[in-house]
Amino acid sequence: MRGLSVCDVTGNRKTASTAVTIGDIARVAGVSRSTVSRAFSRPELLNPETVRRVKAAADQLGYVVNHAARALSTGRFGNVAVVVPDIANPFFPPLVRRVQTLADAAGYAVFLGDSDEIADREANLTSRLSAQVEGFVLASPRLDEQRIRELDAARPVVLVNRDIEGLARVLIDPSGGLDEAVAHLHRLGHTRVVYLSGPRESWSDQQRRAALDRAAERAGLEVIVQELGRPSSAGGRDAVGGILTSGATAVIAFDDVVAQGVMAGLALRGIDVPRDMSVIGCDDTLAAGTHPALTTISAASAAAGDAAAELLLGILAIGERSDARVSIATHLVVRATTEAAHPIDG
Amino acid sequence: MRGLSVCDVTGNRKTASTAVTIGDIARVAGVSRSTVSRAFSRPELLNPETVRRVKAAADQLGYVVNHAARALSTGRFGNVAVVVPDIANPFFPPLVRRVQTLADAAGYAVFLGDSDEIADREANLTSRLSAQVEGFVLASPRLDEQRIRELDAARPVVLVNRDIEGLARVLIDPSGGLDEAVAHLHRLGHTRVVYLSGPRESWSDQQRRAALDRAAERAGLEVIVQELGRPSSAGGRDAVGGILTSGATAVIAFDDVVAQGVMAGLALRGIDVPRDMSVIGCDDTLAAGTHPALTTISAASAAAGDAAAELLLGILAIGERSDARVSIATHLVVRATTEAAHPIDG
DNA sequence: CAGAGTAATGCAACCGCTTGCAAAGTCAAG
DNA sequence: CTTGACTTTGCAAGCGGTTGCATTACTCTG
Repeated sequence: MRGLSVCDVTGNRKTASTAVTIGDIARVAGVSRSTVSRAFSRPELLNPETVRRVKAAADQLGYVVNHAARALSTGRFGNVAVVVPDIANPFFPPLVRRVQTLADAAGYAVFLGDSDEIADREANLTSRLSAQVEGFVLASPRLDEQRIRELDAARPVVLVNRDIEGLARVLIDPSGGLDEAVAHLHRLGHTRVVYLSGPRESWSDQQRRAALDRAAERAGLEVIVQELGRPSSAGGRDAVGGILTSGATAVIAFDDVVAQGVMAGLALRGIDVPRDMSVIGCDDTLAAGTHPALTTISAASAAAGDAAAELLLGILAIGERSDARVSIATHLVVRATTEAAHPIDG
Repeated sequence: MRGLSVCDVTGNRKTASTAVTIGDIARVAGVSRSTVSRAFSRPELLNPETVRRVKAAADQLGYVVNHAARALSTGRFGNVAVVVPDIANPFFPPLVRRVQTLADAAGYAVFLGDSDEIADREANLTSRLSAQVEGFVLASPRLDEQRIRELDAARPVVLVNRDIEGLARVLIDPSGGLDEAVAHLHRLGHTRVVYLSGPRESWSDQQRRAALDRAAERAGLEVIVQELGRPSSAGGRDAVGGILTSGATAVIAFDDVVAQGVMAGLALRGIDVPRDMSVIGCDDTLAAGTHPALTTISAASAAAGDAAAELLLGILAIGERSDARVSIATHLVVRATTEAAHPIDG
């Protein structure tokens, strides 16, 4: 009687000190282990009455399948992984949440990996996980293209904010929002803006830089790029010195968190936003919560999560890779941190 | 030669279309599978030279252990799970991040479960996961005590913000912060405050309510509790009507997100914060990012994550349950949403 | 009523890895 | 030389499932 620790047949308080296996169910239902297995995976092969009896025994004992064991023989793990560079960055939680919800509905459990913005940690996570998941959602991956392709060769990968030919990906296209942002600043009389960049490995950052350059050139705006590495509030705060010496009258930050840091740094120096400096963020993750309310470029991360999850689940359902390229448009959301240009030294 | 898809012995480009197994390594290294296994798990039993040869073969082939298979024979999965009611609630990401980081450092991968504030979904997640993890961190669980105890019987559980005798738990104690908040409001002349409560199943909410009642009684403040269910910005916004009819001059919200919603709702009605209404949040998750900057009660969620991870990893390392009860103190952080009382109708 | 077809179930091998036990080899002591 | 102890390695069973194939018992034809 090992393994089953149900108190008695009438009660249903199961302590499950040792997990219930199909063997236990087989014994109780008076059938073979194969039959129990089939009752769950291919019930149409069995006598309906047998299926009923097996299932009854199963939930009497409180059985729940051991996915790890199942995976060993089927290769199907019932798990997916979502890997992000920093779960504490507000862009990612809504995305992760949608992936988790949709995956759960499709019967998958989800691993979360946080690479801390470090490519090698991302590599470790993915290789460690690839033996227990059926697929990956890599959000803003920091890995180089070759390693991502290698990973995809082993398990299907869906990228978010990274554009690699042949792989499934969902891309938030910043150009719409940046065009609007540049036009907005131009209209307000700004002529020189600094762009506070994100991590070098970030596809999003490259896109934003390029889109901004194009838009700025069209509008005759001068863009000064200031490198920032890890996108954080502190990073934004520390970048303020450079911004001020640049002589720019507006700053576009890699994301809202950085923008908020910039505003904090400006406030510390007694510089008024938006009177003395206009600030625009990206991602719209802080909603109207900043002070003053941040003008920003929307980026529906929840929608990106939905798209990524659907892509991955589709691939797993069909059993073959996809090279779909889903693009999500962005827009400028004007709030209170932008105003007519007013050079500090003027 | 199935399974190994290395291009040649000199190059190291591994395509791993099928995973490399210990059998492959055994063949290459000219030893048995047992020896390969031991080279990784108990190298001290082997001739150092053999270990070297095996490891060389292993990384030539790009081997990575299959944790699922290992788990099947050892019962050790190398996975833990962290379950939260809503990863998009800013209280949780820092916590999850710390758990993930510490777990990773200890060699564990982490599953993320999001129960969407629903007890039954939490139950599904935990039972689904219990066959592939060695332990759980349940953050602000919505499950009833019995189900949590049952889960703990199967796999060690560490609770965050839930106090169950005999289980390991880390508790953020709101009383310090609330005492200070009440004293602060009292000093400012407020006599009637509404408390916007969180989910009924939330231990944190019960604690906050009780601590607030105690503090208010001592100070002679009247507290009106307004029920709110799911803690969200929208919920806070919609609660504004009730708050206004209560005649209170200050509101303490279940968390910062709710507080932000309240402020948005008040702004919509043209009610000035803090002149006409003081607002205090909880958790300090929005930092100084709100407008005006929110007076709130700190709750270091990252610290809670550290403590929870250490507790769980300790339990797994030692192999026996703990009933440690870690308490984390809170403080009031005064910013700009509280001011002297000024009744609206006065 | 023999023979074929079908439905329901069991047997046994296998997935990748671990581990108790036994075998083989080495070496020093008796 | 034996013998015993120890080191190093292999054999084979088992973890909890799945699945191809064989088996059994019916049912249906002709």
